[in-house]
Amino acid sequence: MTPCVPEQILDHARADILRAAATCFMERGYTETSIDDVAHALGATKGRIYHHFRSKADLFASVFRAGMEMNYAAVEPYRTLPGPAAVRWRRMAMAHAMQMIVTRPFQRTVWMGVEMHLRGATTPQQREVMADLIRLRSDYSAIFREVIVKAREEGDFDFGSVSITNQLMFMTLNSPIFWYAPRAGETRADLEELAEQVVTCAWRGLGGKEVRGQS
Amino acid sequence: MTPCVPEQILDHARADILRAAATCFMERGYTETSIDDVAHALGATKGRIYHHFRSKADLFASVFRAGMEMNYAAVEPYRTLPGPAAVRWRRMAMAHAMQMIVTRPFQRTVWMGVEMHLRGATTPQQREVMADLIRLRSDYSAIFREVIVKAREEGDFDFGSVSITNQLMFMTLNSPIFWYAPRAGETRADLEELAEQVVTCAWRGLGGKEVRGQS
DNA sequence: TTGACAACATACCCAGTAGTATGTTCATCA
DNA sequence: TGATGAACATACTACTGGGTATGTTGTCAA
Repeated sequence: MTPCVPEQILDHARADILRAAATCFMERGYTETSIDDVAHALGATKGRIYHHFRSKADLFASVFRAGMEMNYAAVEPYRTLPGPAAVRWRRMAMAHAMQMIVTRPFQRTVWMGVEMHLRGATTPQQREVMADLIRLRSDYSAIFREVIVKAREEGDFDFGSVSITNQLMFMTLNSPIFWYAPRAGETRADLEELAEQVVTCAWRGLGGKEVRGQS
Repeated sequence: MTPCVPEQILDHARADILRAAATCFMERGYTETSIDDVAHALGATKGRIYHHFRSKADLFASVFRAGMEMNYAAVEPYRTLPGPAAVRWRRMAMAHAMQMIVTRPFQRTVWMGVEMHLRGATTPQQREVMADLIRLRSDYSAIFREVIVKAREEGDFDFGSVSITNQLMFMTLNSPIFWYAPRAGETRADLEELAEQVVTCAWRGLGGKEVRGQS
């Protein structure tokens, strides 16, 4: 029998590191973040991190993946909602925008990952891993793309190029990762109001009809 | 008499370096770009760069400043246009969006600079210089802010929070610096059509009325 | 109680890079 | 024509940071 493998504990140990790493990556960027920085944020040393992750690139990729998986999980409940695609889109967009605010360190890391991949700033074997992650993100993007196309067919949206529109839409929905700053004593409702503004702006960009007070 | 100072030539030498640096910064990011990289892109060595710029940070700041000055110059002709603010906004937004496409390396460097400043990833004395550049950008942002507020007063725009809306608007207008990729045989008209789509999306986000075929 | 192994900490190596100190070349001017 | 300085190139230093090799400690199973 293998000597007791407390999977929960191990996952917990990894999750702690991931959170610290995500924060460091957000605050300092990838290259500017040293493994020692992440370790320091944990009150630990390099050894702890290299025990759970093979390299800095691996750590980064794990943060990326975790961020994307959280997005999938947040949107999943609304994907199969019956009714107009435009309404479905609004729920999904709202969930997405909230994700950008609540899990900001992870989402900024995802963003950095995309930028780095576009720049090809990785070694060949890392590019394979990254390509996988980028696919994960593309698939996620495709989910929204399908919905806005459907909504256009149903006459609720009105826009030109699908690919450009999808880019612009995500740009708006993702934007909180850049300008949102947590305030003391902020409630969930405050955040939802913020997200609401963002979603409304994106909705308009898609050529959605003006409506008031829809959640 | 000072020994012949051919200002044109010197500016030209600096401009060459700035262009190369902007491209390198865009393709690899700030930290990933070594001075040797920039030199190599010029078919030269470090000496050439350190002769014209005191440090890597100084080079970066110069690229940033050049980018912002180009933006000011592009928008300037439309700032004092008579007539509705909404129309004025459209011209300015169009000029801005075109700038994002045409001077992309510089604009991405500007973006990186803002991110770095928000992260505080600079030394104290560099922060002073950077603070100046950030001010330059804030002032530029304020120009647009005034126009959209005016247009709202005139009843042509309709939006909630000014600061958030301005953020979202710039997010959309700036977005080509992330996803635009030059194509072979692309004409000026092609680029303007791209910019047009971006501006229209931003226009809608601002609550502008639907109109067809305005330049 | 003892081996074995997970989960770290410590100490060290080495590649890459910002910055500098020192040539070298060539045009200009007294 | 020689001196001077701009405009670079070359050679070198010092330091940062990723990665590794090795030590240490506590825990669990036999």
